[in-house]
Formats: sequence, C-alpha cells, structure tokens
Amino acid sequence: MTTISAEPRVCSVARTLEIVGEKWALLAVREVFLGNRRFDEMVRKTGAPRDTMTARLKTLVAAGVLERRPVSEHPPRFEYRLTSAGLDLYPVIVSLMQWGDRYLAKGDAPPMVLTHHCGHPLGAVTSCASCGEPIVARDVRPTPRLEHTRDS
Amino acid sequence: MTTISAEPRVCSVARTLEIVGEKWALLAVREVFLGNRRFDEMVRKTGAPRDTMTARLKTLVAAGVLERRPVSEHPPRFEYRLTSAGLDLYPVIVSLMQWGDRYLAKGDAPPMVLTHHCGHPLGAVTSCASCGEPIVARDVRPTPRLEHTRDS
DNA sequence: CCGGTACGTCCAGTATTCGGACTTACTGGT
DNA sequence: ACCAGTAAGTCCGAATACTGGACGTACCGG
Repeated sequence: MTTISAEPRVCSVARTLEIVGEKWALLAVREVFLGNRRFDEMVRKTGAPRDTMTARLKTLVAAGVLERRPVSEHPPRFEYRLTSAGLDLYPVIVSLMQWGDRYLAKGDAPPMVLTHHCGHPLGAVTSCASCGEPIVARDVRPTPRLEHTRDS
Repeated sequence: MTTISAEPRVCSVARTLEIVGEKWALLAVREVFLGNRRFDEMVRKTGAPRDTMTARLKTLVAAGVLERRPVSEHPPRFEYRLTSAGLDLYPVIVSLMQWGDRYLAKGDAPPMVLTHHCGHPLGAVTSCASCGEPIVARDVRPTPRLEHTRDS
C-alpha cells in the first residue's frame, strides 16, 4: 500500500477560487455588500461587460453565494441578495481591500472607507480563533491529510 | 461645481484583484506560503500550465508580491520568495480557505489543516482593529470619498 | 406616442488559457 | 562517453473566455 499525494493539490483555496476566482465575480459580490443588488447597477459600478456579468451572476447563484429574487412582477425586476454563504465571504472582500489600501494606494488615501458600528474606520485583523493572536504566516504549519491510499 | 462618482468604482478590492485575481495567481502564492518556492513545484502542485505560471510569476514579481532570486548559478536555478507585501496576503489566502472548508467540503473533512503555533488547528476570525469585535457585514457602513470634483 | 429604464441576449473580434512538445543547461550513474 | 533525469522555461496551435456594442422586450410616465 502506497500513500500518494494528489498532484494538483486538493485544497479549499482552489475550490473556492473556482467559484469566486473568475474575473468580475468578487466585484459583483462587493457591489451586493455595498447594497447594489440590481443587474444594471452592478454593471455600471464594476465596469464589467453585461455579458460577463450575466455569466458570473449565474455561477454565483448556482454556487449558493447569491440568490436571485423577483422584486416586481410587472415590470419584471430582480435583485441579487447574499445568502448566508455569501455573507461569509465578507472576510475575503475585506482582506483584499485592506491589502489594496496598504500597497496600492497611489499616493493618496484609500478610495473608500468602511466605518464599523463601533464608530471607527474599519481596520481588519485576522486572528486565531483558539488563542486570539493575530495570524502570521510563519506561526502556521500545514498538516496535509493523506488524500488517497492505493494498493500496490 | 459638481461632484461625480467615478463610474467603474475606484476601489482597493478591484485594484488588488488586478494583481492577484488572475487565474492561478493566488494558487502560486499559496504554494509559496506552503514552502514550495520553485517553478516546477508550483506547476505540479497547482496544475497550472507552465506557460501561464510563467506569466503569473512575472506579474507577481512586477507587483512586488514575490521576489525571484537565484539559488544556484551553475545549474541556473531560482526560487520565488514572498516579499513583506506578499506575506500580508496571508489573510486573503486564509479567508478563502476557511470559506472553502465551510461550504465546499464535499462531505468529508477539509483536505488540509493548518496548525497554529498555539497548538490548535487554525480557525481564522476577522475582527475590527479598534473594538476587537468580529466583523459582520451589517455592522459596517461604506463612506465613499468624493473621487473627483469638476467645474460646470 | 415618445423617451427612458431595467435586464438581458447576440454577435464578432480579441485576448487568455490549455496541453504538449521542445530547448538549454546541468548532475549523477555506469 | 553515454544515457537518464531534473529544473526552468519557451513555443505552438486549438479551445475557451472576455470584450464592447448593438439589439430585444417589457414596462412606466408625460
């Protein structure tokens, strides 16, 4: 019996990116977080081609990140709302934004500030749920599971 | 004088995705976090086409996320290391992984467990730097800045 | 009836990605 | 000397994805 490690690595990062890693997907999600739930609004605010936005929304709905619901029958109008899975993508959006604020601010201040209900501008810290310490890459060790076993 | 809001929204999320949002980019970064700094290793472990990996590494180096450094002159060999900007992408990777573990685990346990130096498996919490509370989307309000002003 | 809005679809052109073969430069074994 | 193997890419043609713009349909308000 031989233990082999799957060669394109089996990994939750990869699986997640299959859904939200396509172009415009996370920007669509960002817009919904900002309260813009309508197709045209997302197209305008993201700059995505209408075609591509259609495709992205479809996969996001299929993946259970967004829900497409009618808001009016008679002019047929829809809105896209975050499911609970979608809401849980917030840390992803926030950490991308944080990184951009830090490293991509072109001289000036960040283009958008989020205000937390505590009254302060939002600064996000990612920390360990067990010990509460902020997470730093060097404090973490991967423990891959044995993906497959095979008789030889 | 009229205040206009930039139509494709100016946003750090968008800017960050321009760098790390292309296919395979974050998986390359993931590999480096896991300690695989060499080209062939990244190709194998991610499953990316060699061609694409070459292109990605080039943009990541150009963006200051990775640094390409020779490790041997005489068989010419290189490795890619995270810069400090690159290291700060860890929260992005971790939050993507966390989401995948939660919503994409196909019946079984997550394919890889990270162990924090406190001894526990890593569970990441994203919280507000000011008040320490875990961040929930509904507790945050966007305060867009006025991007441009224009005379009329 | 006319203009405008919302939510798409359709199309043709361009850009990216894909997988596989190939190149260059070594090392190590026999 | 010869052969196999590894590392880091490059090159190619085929497949796929993205792009911008025009178009369609359904409705509303004046």
